[in-house]
Amino acid sequence: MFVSTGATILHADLDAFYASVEQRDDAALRGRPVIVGGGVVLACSYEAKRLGVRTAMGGRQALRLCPHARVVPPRMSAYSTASKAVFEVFRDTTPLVEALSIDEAFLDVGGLRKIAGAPADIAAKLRADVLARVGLPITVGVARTKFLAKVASGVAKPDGLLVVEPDGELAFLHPLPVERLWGVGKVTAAKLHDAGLSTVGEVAELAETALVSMLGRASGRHLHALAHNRDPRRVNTGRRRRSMGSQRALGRRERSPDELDQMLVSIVDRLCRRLRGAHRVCRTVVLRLRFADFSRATRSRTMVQATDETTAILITARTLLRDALPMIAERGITLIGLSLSNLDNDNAVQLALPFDEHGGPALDIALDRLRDRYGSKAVTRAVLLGHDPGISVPLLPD
DNA sequence: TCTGGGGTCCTAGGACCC
DNA sequence: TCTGGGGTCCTAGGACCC
Repeated sequence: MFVSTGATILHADLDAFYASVEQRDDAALRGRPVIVGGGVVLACSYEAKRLGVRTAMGGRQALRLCPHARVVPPRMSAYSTASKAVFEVFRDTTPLVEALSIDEAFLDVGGLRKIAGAPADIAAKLRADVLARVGLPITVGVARTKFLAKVASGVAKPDGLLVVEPDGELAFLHPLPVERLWGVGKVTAAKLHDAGLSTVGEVAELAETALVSMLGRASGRHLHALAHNRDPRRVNTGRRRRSMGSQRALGRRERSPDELDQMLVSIVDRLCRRLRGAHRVCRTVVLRLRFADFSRATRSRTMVQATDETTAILITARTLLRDALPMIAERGITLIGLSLSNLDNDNAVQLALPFDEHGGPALDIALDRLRDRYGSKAVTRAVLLGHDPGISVPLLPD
């Protein structure tokens, strides 16, 4: 079997995605600082970034830094259409595409050398194709691992291409500031700085146990592995969303329980439509709240049965809101949101795993029972719940 | 400076079960 | 009657990402 060992993973990341779509669709915005969003910056063009504007920054502050910026309201459906077109280019490049968000993905091009050329050539063509077919600039990082490909695209932005060859990985990685590492945000970076660590190379000199005691088990191990450039994760094409949510910022005005209930009804309605549209059901309903002092709280409830019905989910959501009313009265609500999790397919059937004659789990017996009951064609996928939740067993059609 | 909307994953305690 | 060890699920909070 052929095992590819070179730099064969692409991380493709659209540049300033929302702002680029706006500039593509309106010639008057090209070459100018563009801010998408109003009260808060959702995205900004590189012309605005150069002046210090950042995503999630308050709108007023952004305009102070960049008074000549053009501010445009977001057009979500345009971004969604553009995203779909870009992902089509991805899938025309290789079937091994893992979506990370609306504007970035991993592509494994390891098996394509004979028919499509070296990864660097494939990456260059991908950038040209996205520009020609969708009219958007995209940056591509190429490396042996997902993590390094992602770091490479971050370094190469905007409108760039960077290949990290296998023999140059640590030389590339170790001089970088820790903030470049995927998963290191404000809090983790501050902890590392307090310990006198500012580059990836310095983190790599620490023992794993030291990082674990500094950052916790998972983060410590994760960071230790990344600093040593260990990342065995494959490009995973079968990822499915695990939750679905919707929220609304409210400003600082006081809200009556009736007003909040009306908002909840509309959020539940919107969310349940999306849920059914995706052919999913949920079992857990999470109410998200934010208060005047910007603190947050969540209240959740898991239902006995998974459902996609608006009435059932609304009853649960209302119970959560009712129980939270005293807290809301006390702290002043500024955001209300709902998240549906514990998602499953709307045609999923659960059955307890039977045992074989040795007392071991018998997946084959379970499948026979499912096929007996629903017909062999109807059973297309088995998911083991419990010990290893989410492990998916693809079934051969018979 | 006064902060949107959509997600993922991890931790930790308690209930519960064998 | 009192006890241990191992495991899952639920809830709440928090860091992080785009």
